[in-house]
Amino acid sequence: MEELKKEEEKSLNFLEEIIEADLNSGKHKTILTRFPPEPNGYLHIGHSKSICINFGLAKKYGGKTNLRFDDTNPVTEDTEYVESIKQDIRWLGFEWANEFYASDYFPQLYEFALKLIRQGDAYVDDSTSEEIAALKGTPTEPGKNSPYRDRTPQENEDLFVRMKNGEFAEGSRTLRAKIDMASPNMIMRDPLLYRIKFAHHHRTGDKWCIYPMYDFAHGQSDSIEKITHSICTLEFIPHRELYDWCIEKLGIYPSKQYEFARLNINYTVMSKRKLLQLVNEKHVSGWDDPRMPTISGMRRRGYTPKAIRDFAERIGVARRENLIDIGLLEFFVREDLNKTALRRMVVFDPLKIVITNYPEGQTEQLAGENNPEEENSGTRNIPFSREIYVEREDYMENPPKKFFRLGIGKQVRLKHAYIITCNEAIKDANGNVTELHCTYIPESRSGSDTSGLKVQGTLHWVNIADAVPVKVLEYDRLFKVENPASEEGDFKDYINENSLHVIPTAYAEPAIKDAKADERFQFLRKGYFCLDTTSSSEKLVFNKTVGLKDTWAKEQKK
RNA sequence: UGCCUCUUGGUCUAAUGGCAGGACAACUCCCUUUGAAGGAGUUAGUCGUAGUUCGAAUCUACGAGGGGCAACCA
Repeated sequence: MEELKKEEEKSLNFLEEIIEADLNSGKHKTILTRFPPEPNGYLHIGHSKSICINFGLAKKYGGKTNLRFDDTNPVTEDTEYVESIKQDIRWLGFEWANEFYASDYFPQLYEFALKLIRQGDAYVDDSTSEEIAALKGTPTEPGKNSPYRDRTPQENEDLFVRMKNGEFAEGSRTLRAKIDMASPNMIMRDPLLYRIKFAHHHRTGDKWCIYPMYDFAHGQSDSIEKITHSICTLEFIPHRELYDWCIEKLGIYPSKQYEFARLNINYTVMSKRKLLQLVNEKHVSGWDDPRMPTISGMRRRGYTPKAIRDFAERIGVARRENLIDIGLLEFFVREDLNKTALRRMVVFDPLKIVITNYPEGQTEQLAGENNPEEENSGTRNIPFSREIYVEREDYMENPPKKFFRLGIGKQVRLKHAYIITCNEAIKDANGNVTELHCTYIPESRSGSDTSGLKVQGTLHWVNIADAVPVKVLEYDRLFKVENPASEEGDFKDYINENSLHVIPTAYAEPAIKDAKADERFQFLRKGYFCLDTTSSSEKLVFNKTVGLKDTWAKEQKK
């Protein structure tokens, strides 16, 4: 046992191995990571993997993590996104050491550019974007030098200063690194460092009309902050050569970049561009639509930070492409909610039961535990009387063998109440069952059952007289295929148009009236629910977070 | 017909030249006043070929397959 535990502790992911090696060799005394979102959209579950890795690693090894907004493209970025990103990170349970912005470094980055120019490592190119693309070559053919490549450092500096001063039109000139147009790595074929944009920046306003590209901002920002381990996703592997090139030419602190495989989850999409499309084209109600894989969407739906953190921990960190089953995330949501959610009974599709031997006009208060998993969670009162609702699907006229619910002559327990016997089904002119007549066993009351009866089924129910009508929103996967991004054609062709199911009126036990926005509920035999942001005291609205595991539904499919 | 990168049960992920293990899923059984939760168990894997080695998931070579790279995006 002891050995087994040791064995588990020894198992490190590749980033932990690198960090432990760096710490053991004395390369670093402590580590500093960073989470570098671009404020051009809301964070999604993929980002939460990155957040858990960056903050988690720092926490594990006694280091720190900076939050740095990668705000080098004023056209797409906005302060609204900055605020949502900060809220989401805190909600996940992490706190950053410093809040920085790449735009804080614009003056320094500008000096870095001048240094490269003076060293002969960068030049101003007057080519149009089409001309640059044409000379770039292809993955299998080398590119060709730009006709402006051999300008003198003096000429380049003069031109670059004038670019900064706004003397040239947007798009008319760029600053490029002078590396190698024949490099097998396309990124190294004289990459663009700066472009002219007369756009308003969310922080620097109109101060700058040149903006650094990602490759000339990110690594240097890491270096300025003395980030020890700069962790990013696989698509930046080819950029690492340029990352190192810039640091070397500039002679600045050598931050190191390491790459891991981004998170993919089936039946959804995981790119801000695609999520933005879903929002803009009204396929969803917004970034925080409960069907969205955004952190704000999952929060609204009722997912918990712990569930997401446990999920991130369990999926691990590696360099293999992956497509994780959404069921795994749901497992962690259930696991957390099972321990914390308050139990309530709610009937979605009511069928009236008259308990014919229960005195008319009598009501008794039964006690129901708030959470059987939590000793000190207390109880709530549940009224019981002659007329109640049960779930329509819990009655069958011709039940199959293993149907442990209601049918003529069958007995079931009403949760927290009595065992009843179903005697008669009342039908309307069309043959639809309108109500059931049952009798109860007085000595079978929950907690003081002396009937000696054993029943196989237990049903949830509500007392009709004080049932509270509530609205319930149920969600299904947003897409009909496992990996919409990899399908032929537009990913939007695969949207599941039945992903939202509205139950305008469900009937809840009276205790539901005390529901608070931050509380999580388990509606017995239904699933986990929480109040939606659109809920009001006049009309309670619940989101279904995730259903309970349903062995019966599985049995029926066979 | 370039360069980079990856390949372990259905899905993720361990193994660091020495017994292929865990989680989810699936299945069976037990338990049950939630067909939930819980408990016990079962099924199932190293992309291929050759080599190195006493011994290869791990090292080497070749091959196959997946992903990425030609935005004044990050």
